[in-house]
This record gives sequence, structure tokens and C-alpha cells, in this order.
Amino acid sequence: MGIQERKKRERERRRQQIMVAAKRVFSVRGFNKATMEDIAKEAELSPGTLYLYFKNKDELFSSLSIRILQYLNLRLEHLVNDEKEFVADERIGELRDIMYDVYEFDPLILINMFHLQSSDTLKNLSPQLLADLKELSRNSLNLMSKIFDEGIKKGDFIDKHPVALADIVWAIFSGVVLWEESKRLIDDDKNYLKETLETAFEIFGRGIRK
Amino acid sequence: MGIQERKKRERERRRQQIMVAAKRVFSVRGFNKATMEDIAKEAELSPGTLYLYFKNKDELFSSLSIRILQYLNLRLEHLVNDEKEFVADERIGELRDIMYDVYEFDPLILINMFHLQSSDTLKNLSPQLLADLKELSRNSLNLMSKIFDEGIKKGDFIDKHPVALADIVWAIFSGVVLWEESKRLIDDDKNYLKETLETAFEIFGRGIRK
Amino acid sequence: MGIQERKKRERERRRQQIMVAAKRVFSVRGFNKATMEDIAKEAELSPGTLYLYFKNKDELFSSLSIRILQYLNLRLEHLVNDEKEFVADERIGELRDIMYDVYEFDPLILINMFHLQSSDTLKNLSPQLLADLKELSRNSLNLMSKIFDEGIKKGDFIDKHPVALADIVWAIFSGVVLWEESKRLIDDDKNYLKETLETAFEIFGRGIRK
Amino acid sequence: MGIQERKKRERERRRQQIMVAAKRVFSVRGFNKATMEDIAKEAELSPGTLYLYFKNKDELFSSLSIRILQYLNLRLEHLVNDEKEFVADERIGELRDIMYDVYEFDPLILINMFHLQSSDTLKNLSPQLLADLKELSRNSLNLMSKIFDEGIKKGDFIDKHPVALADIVWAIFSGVVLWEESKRLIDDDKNYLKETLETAFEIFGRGIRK
DNA sequence: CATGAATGAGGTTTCATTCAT
DNA sequence: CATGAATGAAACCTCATTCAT
Repeated sequence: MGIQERKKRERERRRQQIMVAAKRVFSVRGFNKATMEDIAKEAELSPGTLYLYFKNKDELFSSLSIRILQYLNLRLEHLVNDEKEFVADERIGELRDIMYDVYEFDPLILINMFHLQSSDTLKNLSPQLLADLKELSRNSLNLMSKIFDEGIKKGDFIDKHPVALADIVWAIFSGVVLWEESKRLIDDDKNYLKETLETAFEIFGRGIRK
Repeated sequence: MGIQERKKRERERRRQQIMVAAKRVFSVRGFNKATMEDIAKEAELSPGTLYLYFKNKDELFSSLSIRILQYLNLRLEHLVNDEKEFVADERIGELRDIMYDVYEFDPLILINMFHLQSSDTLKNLSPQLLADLKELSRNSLNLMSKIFDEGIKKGDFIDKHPVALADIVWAIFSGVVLWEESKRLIDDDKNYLKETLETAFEIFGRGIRK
Repeated sequence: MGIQERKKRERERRRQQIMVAAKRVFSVRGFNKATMEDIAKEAELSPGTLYLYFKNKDELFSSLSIRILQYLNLRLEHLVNDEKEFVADERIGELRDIMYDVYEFDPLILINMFHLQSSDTLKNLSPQLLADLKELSRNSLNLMSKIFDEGIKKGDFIDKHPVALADIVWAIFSGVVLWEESKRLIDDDKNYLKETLETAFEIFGRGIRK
Repeated sequence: MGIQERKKRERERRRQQIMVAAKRVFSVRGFNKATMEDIAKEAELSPGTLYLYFKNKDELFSSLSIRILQYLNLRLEHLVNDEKEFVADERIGELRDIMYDVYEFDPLILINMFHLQSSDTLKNLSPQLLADLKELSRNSLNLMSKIFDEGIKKGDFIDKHPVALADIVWAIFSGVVLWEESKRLIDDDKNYLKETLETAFEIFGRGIRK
């Protein structure tokens, strides 16, 4: 390994360290109330250093989305490339598990997506990062739709456009997370996330079976 | 109408005027980038006036949630008290329409709910407003679950807890809106919201039928 | 009594009502934290009405000084014009009592004087009010010095300029009030004002006797 | 000198720089009319920087009191620990000189003390600062009373509680300053402060001698 | 005369970002 | 590369004052 290579790795390690700290701080305080100084402290670095690795606060925040989408893509690719025989219910179950793992990997995922929608935020991103985000989103949707495509072709699933079905998986997942979290307003500490996700996927599974 | 009454109405009218302006500004610029001055300008009022009607920015924002939840409750009550014979698919369809109308009434609904989750935000609200929010949320969930209760008793729906089913309706709705909005990242201007919602409810309807 | 006269009295009554309320509010909250609305509420009037009787907040505040100085002058005049024989210690004791009564009449007196010193405050006053203030201050000083003049002429008091002695009475009074109030910082609730004033005047009395 | 030490000193220097500027601005414009921006400009710093050294405006203001009380304590300690023989009149004269120097060191001292009395102000202070203020006040009073204690024991002074006598010194000093400043209302530019202080202490000295 | 809703200037404070060391 | 003190723009919010009713 050359010295160049080692430097690059060291740099990547530092980026990850910052992102881990940022994830923690953002999830506790929300985007606005989280300050760059909070994140710097959590990462045991100085505020200035953050700017050596991320252009600005919006870009640091958005990078967290990249990370989670990469994880999602990885998992979906495994599932799609799995050689074992297609069994409709199994696939739905595996999809559900992936989505749940994604959530556990970074519960911020949905807040991120919401935040990213603000056009003011997007304007602050470098074109490269924006392109990466789009590419990763599109790819994860395509991977999911491949699964449904297979199910439709086999005659197991109802005859809907596979992208539409992938959309709905995304929607169910997002919705359950969003809804369960907002319910804390009502039932302060209880969290039925996993349970609700299971029920939702069960109903979805029944609904798309022919 | 006494002078007291007229004043009260005038005051309420002004509150609405501010909320309409706030809704517009928040939805264009997002919570953080929207300034109180922006909202004041949109309402054709001075910044100080806003504070005569709302304690602070968080409370103005949260009041928008009250408004939409009131609308939702109204619609759900109509549906629940409807005398006509129970037909499972019809009810699901009506529920879907209500949720869509709610969205059209105020597309901010979900952003609001997300924002409200921040405990820093909740701390800024008056106890009264917080209590109203909880009460309205709880009530809308109860109304929905009544519909499912009826369907379960008739043997039309699968045997799940009606509140769990109501949760899932909320989740599907939230998820579709969230997802479709976040997809603008990929397909900039297209909006398949209504379509996706219909497909999602169709699948949900099939899924909970016995 | 003509209708003109009655109106004038009514107007004066209203002014007093406002000043009483202002005194109460200023003494509880201090000049800055006291708002015109606070005072209006205390006076059971509307904020706008206050401006029918006082040009602005500074002038309302300063009018309180006028009131207390008028009271002081009244008391000093009685003392000076008293026909009974001059007895040095008695006079000192009477002076002390007057000063203490002045404090009880309006404990704000010293805060007022401090506040008035700000040239920004003085600039806001009408020339008439400013002239009244000066006249009343000068007069109270002159009245006091007459007492000392008599004492000096009789050979009871040391040979100092009577105005200087009057200054010192003022200073002792102001100082005791100021100091005892600031001591609340140390001994939270105890207030030895009257005691300290008595000791101070006793020492002063001994000090100016020949 | 380590780098740690140098940084600490640099920080202290900056604090002093701000306090000097604040003292100047507060004494010219008064607490309310003095803005943080004024102070920042006077200190040739930006407004934000002030908040790196002082939590808020009240705390910056109150820190000026700490500074002057420290100076007073230093001087009183020197006097108390002085080995030379006790001569009553000398001690009174030295006390007077100290008080006058304190005033010259920072003429704001009394305005500060007045301002501090507002409970709204005290609420804004950090517990540490508040504790320091109390400790310093208490200590200066104790130091002064030691002097009187000695005079009483020697039979030079009248038999009053030494703390009461210390109170009166404080009161005379406060009162003279307050009164001379408020007299500017009458005799615009003349300032007899030193003269009045001397007369007052002379009388006080005569008054407490046996 | 009295009201009190509305104003809007201006205050305090925060915090993303920069840059000399 | 890393630091962290300093910046300064801009946000929220207050409140003395006005004026239509």
C-alpha cells in the first residue's frame, strides 16, 4: 500500500468518524437545533476540521443519506442475486427484514429524506453529491422492482407495474416509521414499530398475492 | 351579535389569515428557512402582529397541525356516523378519499408531524396546545378503528386489532405522501401521489379482506 | 364649581391613578422590565390612555419624582416654619423621621434619581417637567440648609456651610437606603433600614455638634 | 510558561478588554440604552465575540461589580493588615481615601449595585457569578468591621456593633456618590464629590469618637 | 375621551463559516 | 492537516407608541 493510499484511507476513516458523530447529534437534537459545534465535540474534533471533510452543514447531513442508501442497495443486491427458488411470501418477508435493518442502521433515514426535499438544501449540495443521491435512490427502486417483476411473471403477484409495487413497499416502510414515531406524542414511551411493520407487510403480502 | 362576539370572530379571522400565510411560506421554504418576517409579509401584517396571535414560531407552526387534524376528525366522524349499509370495499375507498382530501387540504401535514417530534419543539408549546394535539390525534385514531371494528365483527376483515389496522392506514397514507415527495429528488416534477395512494389502498383492501 | 374645574379635577384624578399604578409596577419590575402594558393593566386602563396623560414612558417615570419631591418639600416646610424653640438634637431627629417617611411614601425615590441622571432620559422630558424637577430639588436643599443655618448661628453646630450639611443628610439617607437594599444580595430577606438610619443619624448628630 | 497558561492569560486579557469597553459604554449611556453592539464596537470586536466571554448582557454588566469589589477587598486587606499603630482619625481618613479610590477606579459601582437588585437581573446570572458577588460583598463588610472592632476595643470609638459602623461607612460613601451625581440635575457640571466625601467622613469621624 | 390592535424599529442572541496560527 | 477564536449576518422577539374606531 503506497503512502497515497494510506492517506486516502486515513481521510475516509476521519469522514466516517464525523458522520457517526453527526448521526448521533442530528438524531437527538434535530437538524436545526444541532450545531456544528455539537457535532465537532461529539467527534472530538474542532469545528474547523469538519469543513475540511464536508463543504457545509447541509452536505454533511446529506452524506448520511448516501451512507444509508449504500447499505440498502447492498442488501437489496444480495436479495436480488440470491439463487434460491422464488417463494412469494418469503421474498416479502425478506424485504420487510431488510427495511427494518435499514431503519436500525440509521433511524434518521426518513428525517433525512424530508430534509433533503427542501430545495434550499439541495441548492447547497455539490453536483456530485446530488448525482450520487439520485443514482442511489433510483437504483434501490430498480432493485426492489426486480423482485416484484419476478413475482408477477411467475403469476404469484397481481398485475401491477413492478415499480408501483416497489413504491408501495417504500411507502409502507416510511409510513410505519413516521407514524410510530409521531405516535409518541400520544403514548409517550411505547414503540410498536416492529410489530406494526410486520402486520403491514403481512397485509401487503396478502394484498399483492393473486 | 354582541360586540364581544364580533371581536372574537374578528380575532379568529385574523388567526386564520396568519395560518394561511404561514402554511404557504412553510411549504415553500421549509420550517427553518421560513422566517417570521416572510410569514408576516405574506399575511400583509407586521412581524409583531404575529406574536399577538401566536406565542412563538413553534406554536404557529404547530397550530397548523391542529387545523388539519380538526378537518380529519370532521370527515371521519361523518363516515363513522354514516347510516348506510356497511360494504367493506366502499369503506376502504371512502377512507382513501378522506386521506387524500386531508392531504389536499394541507400538504404540510406530515412535515408538521415530523417537526413536532423534536422534544425541543414540544417544550416551546403551551400546555393547552399540546393537550389539543394529543386529543385530536387520539380521536382520529379511534374513529378509524371503529370502522375496522365493524368490518371485523361482520366477518369481512381479517382478525387483527382494529387499532393496528387504523395504524396501518395512517402509515400507508403518511408513507405514500412522504415517498412521493421524496421521489422528486429523482423525477423532478412528476407527482404520482393520487395514483400511488389508490394502488396502495387497493392492495390494503385486498389484504385485509377475509 | 364650574364644568371646566370639574374636568380638570377629573383629569388630575386620572393622572394620580396612573402614577400609583406605575409606582407599583416600576418598584416590582424595575424601569426596563416594566412595560407600558403592565402599567396600563395595573391601572385598569388601556395602553393608549396612558399617552393621553403622559408624553412617554420616561415622562411618566419622572413624574413620580415630582410627586415625592413635592411631599418632601411639604414636610420640610412644616419643619422650617415650626415656631417652637430650636433644639439641635430634636431637629436632627425630625429630619431623620421626615427622610424615613419620604422613603415609605415611595421607596422608588432613589431608583428614580439614578434613572433621571441618564442624559438620554432627560432629553425625553418636556422642558416644563425638567424645570419643575430642578426647582423642587433646589428648594428641598434650601429648606434643609435653613435648619443647619440656624444651628450654626446658634453655635450648636460646627462651622460648615449649611448647604454642605444638607448635602450630607441627603447622602446619608440615600446611602442607607441604597446600601440596605443592596445588602439583600447577601442576607436575603433581612432589612435593617430603619435601624441603620437611626444609627447613622445619631452619629451624624454627634458629629455636627460643637 | 506552557501553552495552556498563555492561552488562559490571553483569554483573561480579552475579558478585561471587553469589560473596559463595557464600563465606558455603560457609564455614558446607562444600562438600557447601551447595546451589545455599542460595546462590541467600543471593544473593536464583533457582537458575537462578547458572548464567547460573557453569557449575556446582565452577566457582562455584573462582572464589572466583581472587578470593583476585588479592588476594594485588596485595598481593605492592606489597611487591616497594616502593622502600624492604630490612630483613630488616621484610620477613618484611610478608609475615606480607599472609598474614593474605589469610586475613581470605577464610578459605575453604585449603578451596578442598584441594577443588581432587580431579581430579573439576578435570575440571568450564573450561580458561580452570584456566589462570587455575595462572597466579595460579605468579605468587604467584614474587613471594614475589623477596623471598627479595634477602635472600639481601644476605647476610641463609641460602643456600636462594628458591622453597623461598617454599614454606615458604606452608606455614606454610596450616598455621597449617588447624591452628588443626582445633583447634576441642578448644578449641571459642577462636581463636589471629593469635598463632600471629606466633609462627610470628618463628621462621621467626630461622631464615632468617644 | 378611551380603546387596544397593529406597528416596526431595534434589541439580544445564535451559529455556520472562515482564517491566522 | 488541525485548530478554535472570531466573525457578522440574520433570526426571533419585544414593546413604546400610534391611530382608526
